[in-house]
Amino acid sequence: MAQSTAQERNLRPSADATRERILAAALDLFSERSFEGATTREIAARAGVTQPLLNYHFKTKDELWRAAVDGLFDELDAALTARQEGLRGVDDLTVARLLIREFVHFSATHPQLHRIITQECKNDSPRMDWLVERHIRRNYDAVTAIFERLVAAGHVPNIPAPHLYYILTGAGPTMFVLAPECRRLAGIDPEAPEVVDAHADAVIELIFGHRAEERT
Amino acid sequence: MAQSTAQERNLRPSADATRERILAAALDLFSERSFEGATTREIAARAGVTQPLLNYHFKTKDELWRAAVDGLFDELDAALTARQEGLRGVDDLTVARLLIREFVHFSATHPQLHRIITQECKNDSPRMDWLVERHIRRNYDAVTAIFERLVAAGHVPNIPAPHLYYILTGAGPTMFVLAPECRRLAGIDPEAPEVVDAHADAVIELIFGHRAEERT
DNA sequence: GATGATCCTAATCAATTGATCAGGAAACAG
DNA sequence: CTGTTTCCTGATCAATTGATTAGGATCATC
Repeated sequence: MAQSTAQERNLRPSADATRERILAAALDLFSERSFEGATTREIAARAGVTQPLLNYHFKTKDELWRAAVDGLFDELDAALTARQEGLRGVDDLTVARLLIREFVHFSATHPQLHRIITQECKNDSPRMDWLVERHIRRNYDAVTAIFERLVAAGHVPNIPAPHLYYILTGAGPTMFVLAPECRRLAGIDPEAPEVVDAHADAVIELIFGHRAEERT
Repeated sequence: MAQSTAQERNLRPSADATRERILAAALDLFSERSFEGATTREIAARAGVTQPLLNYHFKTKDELWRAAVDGLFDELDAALTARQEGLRGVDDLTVARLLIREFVHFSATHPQLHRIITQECKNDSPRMDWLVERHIRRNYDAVTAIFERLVAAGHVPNIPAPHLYYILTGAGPTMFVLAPECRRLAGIDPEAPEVVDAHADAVIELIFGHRAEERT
């Protein structure tokens, strides 16, 4: 006979659902307020639970931070991997343009990603060590390898890959990371799909220029 | 008869010298650790004084933050104003290239600037309100006006000025803001003058491309 | 010489923080 | 029906934080 889960039967609250609500609240507050600026009381309130429950699900505040960041990078990896898989057989230049578009879109829908990165990687600390070795290095290696091939093929100006990496890492996400400032200064909503598309267009235009179009 | 100051006569410590040491320590720690992450005890220790002295010179932690940030923007304004004054009569394109170079260099020698901006402008708060209205808006207006003229003259691709502003604000400083990460990932020192020059070259190359050179 | 001002530290405080503990409610297993 | 497990909250704790207070040392002024 088919058996439904406790959650499906609308019985005792599922730990999984509560954990996910806590992780989502944690990610938002850690990225907006910093690790120290986000208190466990505020995270609990945002998740709709009491403060000691955080310690029930995650041993320490630091462990909660790591779990929240793991989930975020898992999502990024899944998005880029899926995109890249779907582009097998496509030429390097087109792939790169589309991956950058995907990256800008992911940055727009997940501004927490670069908020966390810029927050944790500005000074040496255990959290930066963990973040770089567990998540960032893999992306850095992949992105610089792609840029090296593009430079060699003449698709991108002769700029060292590390510089291209940091130019992209800055140019792509900053408008979305600073969305509150952008709304206030420019009076535009960085979350609007047409704004995100325009930004992806602009970043791609500046990195690749009209080179592919010149070839046509 | 010429009278020397107490400080010149090496007598009682000058309040000004102590204030400057406190401001420098505050700027470094606020930008590296966030407002909440930087404790008044750590700032005092870095400045070589005791914690209550911060309250003697600055009424509150928030007032100390504002004074530290004021000093930083004063320095930026002075640098850009002096540079711009020296370029009167030079054509728009050359001025823009040189101002961007100056901006990248300032970002390299003052990574605190964009650490503070990215930290405070990711969510609405009184500190962001103050920062935007007192300092950032003036720069935003000036930079977007320059970009609008450059686009109209065909020197820069037809990209809306707000997008160009955030692309520049991201591409220029990020390598220096994330200097500890960059050392660890890329094995290069973002503070090295040749690295700073290469980065300025790269940013200028991507924004302006070979357009000016094509005209020659 | 007395008094006031300046620059500073040690001690202290109230409030807040992250974590722990006791225990309740409800579902599950036998 | 009883005991166990799970998920959770209220109360509490030690440590930390930003700010306040008392007072010392030294210089300036009268």
